[in-house]
Amino acid sequence: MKTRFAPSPTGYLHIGSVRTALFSWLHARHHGGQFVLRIEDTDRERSTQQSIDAILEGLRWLNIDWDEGPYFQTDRYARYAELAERLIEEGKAYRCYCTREELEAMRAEQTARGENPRYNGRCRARTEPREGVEPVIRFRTPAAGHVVIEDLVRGAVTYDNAMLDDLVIMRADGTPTFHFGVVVDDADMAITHVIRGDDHLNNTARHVHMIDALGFARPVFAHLPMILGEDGARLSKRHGAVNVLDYRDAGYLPDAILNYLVRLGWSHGDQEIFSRAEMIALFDVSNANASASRFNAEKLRWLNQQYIMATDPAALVDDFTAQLLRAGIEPAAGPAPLAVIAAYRERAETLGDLAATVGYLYRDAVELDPASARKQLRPVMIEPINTLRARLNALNKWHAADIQEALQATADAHEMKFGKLGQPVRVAVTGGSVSPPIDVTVELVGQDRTLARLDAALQFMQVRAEG
RNA sequence: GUCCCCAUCGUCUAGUGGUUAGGACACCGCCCUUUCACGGCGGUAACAGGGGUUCGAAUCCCCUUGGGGACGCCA
Repeated sequence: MKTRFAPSPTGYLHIGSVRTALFSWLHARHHGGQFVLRIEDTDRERSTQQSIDAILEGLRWLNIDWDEGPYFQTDRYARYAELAERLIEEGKAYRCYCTREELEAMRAEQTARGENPRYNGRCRARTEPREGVEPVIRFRTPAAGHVVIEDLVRGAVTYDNAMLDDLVIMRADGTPTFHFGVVVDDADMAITHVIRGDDHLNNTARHVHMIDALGFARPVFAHLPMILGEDGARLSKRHGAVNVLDYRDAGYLPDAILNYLVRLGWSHGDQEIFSRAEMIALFDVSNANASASRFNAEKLRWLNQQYIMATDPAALVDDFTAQLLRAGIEPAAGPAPLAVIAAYRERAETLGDLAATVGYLYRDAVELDPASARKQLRPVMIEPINTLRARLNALNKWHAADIQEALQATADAHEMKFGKLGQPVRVAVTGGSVSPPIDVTVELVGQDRTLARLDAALQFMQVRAEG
């Protein structure tokens, strides 16, 4: 048992590709097989080192590990050329001297006549080279009959050979096309299960013919449905982030991403949360759904929150600290990130969101939300806040329990309900009306800043009282 | 256009001939509560349409419709 992930390095690592990689990887891991990473870089125009790096970085971040590779198709040109020559010798392939312009004109005419655009086989019987044209090599597809693909997800899919034309397997510059590279590599690398997106389902008919012609064993195929955007169109940039590293940068956890993706086209009863070990234990690609699913960012965010809550805060410190830095916050200028995570984790969907909301813990200045300030910082609070300020100022230990005591004593002294005091204090020290329990919040803000902010609030109320 | 694939709440899905069609996200209500969240309880919400097969169809078959994919010297 051996599966593979074979991305072409022509951009970032797409979230949809990650789902394909995940299913392929899980299938191998579940069956105790091998997982191969192969970079399909035969398109020299579009392949970039930067993209290769992004793919490796993404897979490593997600902890999707491979047993072999990465292999590069550009390292294997000699092998493709050798097999292409063999096919020519056996009459299973031929050199085609049609120019790009001619092919373009041919397709235009076919389309104009209402026919399907397809290669017309003009060079099939050609024996002589053509002056000034570097030939490509085309595979001679059987003209009659049909081919049946046994797919683990789709079942048996039948294609009429007459619908297939002779595809190019080697370009004029001697490099292989994708179709030939995949077939040769999957065979040479002993891939037993080809798990890929169903945009390749149609191609598989031609691949199977080549596999047969080369005398290779057919692998088991499993074509996975596409992931669509929220509007049902193919998932792309306009639907939001599709680069998996963008999710890392936004503060998503890799296991949450994997958990979300595994549930797109696969399920195990009513279970929503799957650890890696559970995924591996339960996953089999033959249980994958055949229908496409839409990417729902809301549910991903919910899952990510579940993971943040379930993860030991200590394990999130590094990532969260990086998020603080990214948000322009100096981690040393406030409470320990560990304490912040512990206090805020059940109210953060991503670590990025969390970092963006805790600026008041790390900066001296706090910006009062006008609506909250208008509602909570009214002149009647001047006396209670004054009392509280004095009590907090007197504390020589700065722990939530002591702060709580000071708050309660203040509320009692002014015969107020606790909440009537807590909310104005929250606005004074955070600037807004939302935060963890007030005693914890005040502890995290720190004594100096709390006192300064209470002073600022007092001044704010004083001005209101006078004006 | 041709070929291929797909079709259960808005979304992800369970369901494989007999269920009050279940769960999750989102949404609404209530509870918990020092705010927000978390959590708990409850609610709205689906078998695309039409024909068959069958005692009985979400489940099997056909057609229609809708969606997606492929039709390159891209992958």
